[in-house]
Amino acid sequence: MALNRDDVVDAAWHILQSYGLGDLSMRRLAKELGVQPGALYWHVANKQELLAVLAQRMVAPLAADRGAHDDAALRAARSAGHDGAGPGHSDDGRTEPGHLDAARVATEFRRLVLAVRDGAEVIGVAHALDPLDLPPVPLLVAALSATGLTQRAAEDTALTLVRFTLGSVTAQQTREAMGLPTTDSAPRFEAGLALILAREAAPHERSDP
Amino acid sequence: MALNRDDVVDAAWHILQSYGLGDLSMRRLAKELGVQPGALYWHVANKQELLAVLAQRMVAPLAADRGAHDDAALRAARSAGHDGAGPGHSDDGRTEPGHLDAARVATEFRRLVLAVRDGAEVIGVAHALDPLDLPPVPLLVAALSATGLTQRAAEDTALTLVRFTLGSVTAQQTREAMGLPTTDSAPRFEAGLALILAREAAPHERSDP
DNA sequence: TCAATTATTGAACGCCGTTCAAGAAAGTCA
DNA sequence: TGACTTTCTTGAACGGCGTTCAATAATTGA
Repeated sequence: MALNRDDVVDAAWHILQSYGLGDLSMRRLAKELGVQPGALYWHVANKQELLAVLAQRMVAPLAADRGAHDDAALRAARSAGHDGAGPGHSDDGRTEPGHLDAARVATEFRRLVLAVRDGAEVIGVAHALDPLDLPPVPLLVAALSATGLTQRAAEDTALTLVRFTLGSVTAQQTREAMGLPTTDSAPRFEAGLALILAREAAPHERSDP
Repeated sequence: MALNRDDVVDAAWHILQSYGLGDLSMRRLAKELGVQPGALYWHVANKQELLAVLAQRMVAPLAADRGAHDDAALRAARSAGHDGAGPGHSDDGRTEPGHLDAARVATEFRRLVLAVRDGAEVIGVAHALDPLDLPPVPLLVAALSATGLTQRAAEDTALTLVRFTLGSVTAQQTREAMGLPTTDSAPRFEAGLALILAREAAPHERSDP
């Protein structure tokens, strides 16, 4: 009943999630769909384009979308109850409800990328192509600008956050791909966040290492 | 006259430098050496090991080596005259001669990785395998400890620096590999450095042992 | 000189992304 | 219904890849 571009992307997404980038080959994807490899090229220009679509899908929950669906990940990034041990961003009254907190956005970004095998590698390419437009950068810039930073400073901080996060997740996923144990990753990530966002944090010094 | 492990590594290094990771295949390497592909496996266990050696070679100038050769890159990382517009680390008298400045080490690290095509990708794997021991981490930890940070805080800061740097260089080299122009990369890197090292620059905020 | 060690070959295995002529299905309109 | 067009799929090939391994060559040491 005729393959569809979405079928291809969905199957690719499934392979990526379940088996990682190493197993996501056009041939394997074709097999999964019960089709010859060549058929895929009717729906998708090449593998790179396919990966770009997957990257988008991965961070879609953090897109600063004009159409306001109220999806779970964005909600998690907003200033509702903060369940995880946050990087020094306890509610001190300065954060109004609905406000997007940079630390929370970065944490949510990390969570999304970490949830997909080799996610950092996939996102990395997309980020390189368009550093300032790929989610979560616009969201971060907005959040940081709202704290009084200039546009340039907000961009610098947002890019620093994203690149640090990608660097961290890449390291962790590389280890995971080799079957090595992961130690300490969340606290080290939060420590990095705290360093980068020290300026945004409350003037009274927080209680971190 | 019988190939040698160093010949293999040298040739691989040359291909990496000149043509990038995409062109560094065992077959191509064999051709360069006038030998059949299988021959390489006498000198090197597999491609991964070869890349690990290349990674080491890349950052060797920043190894915190016991044997004190006085190589150029390490000298550049020491507190001699600072030609580039440094990220908020002007000499304020607090840095004694011979002292290793974290910002300078990070800048030198970036320079070394950036100088090799796809260097970030190669180093990334090595860093993932052994986050705290790969140069320049020990050097950074030493430099940061010397400013009064606890071991843990020094490690956190060093890892943040390294991961941010790898994230930045990865983004830039990914663009370069696609033939896209690179804009702004040095200033954005220095801005990130400044954010991460803000604490070192402002000693009054430092309240730990 | 002859055996042991060291190094290389040649061929194969099973993958990979991508292209393209030829053909099959599905849709359109008379 | 049939004819015609557009949409999609096949099958086969091209040129690559990392890696293995028996057989063989070159070198070394006694």
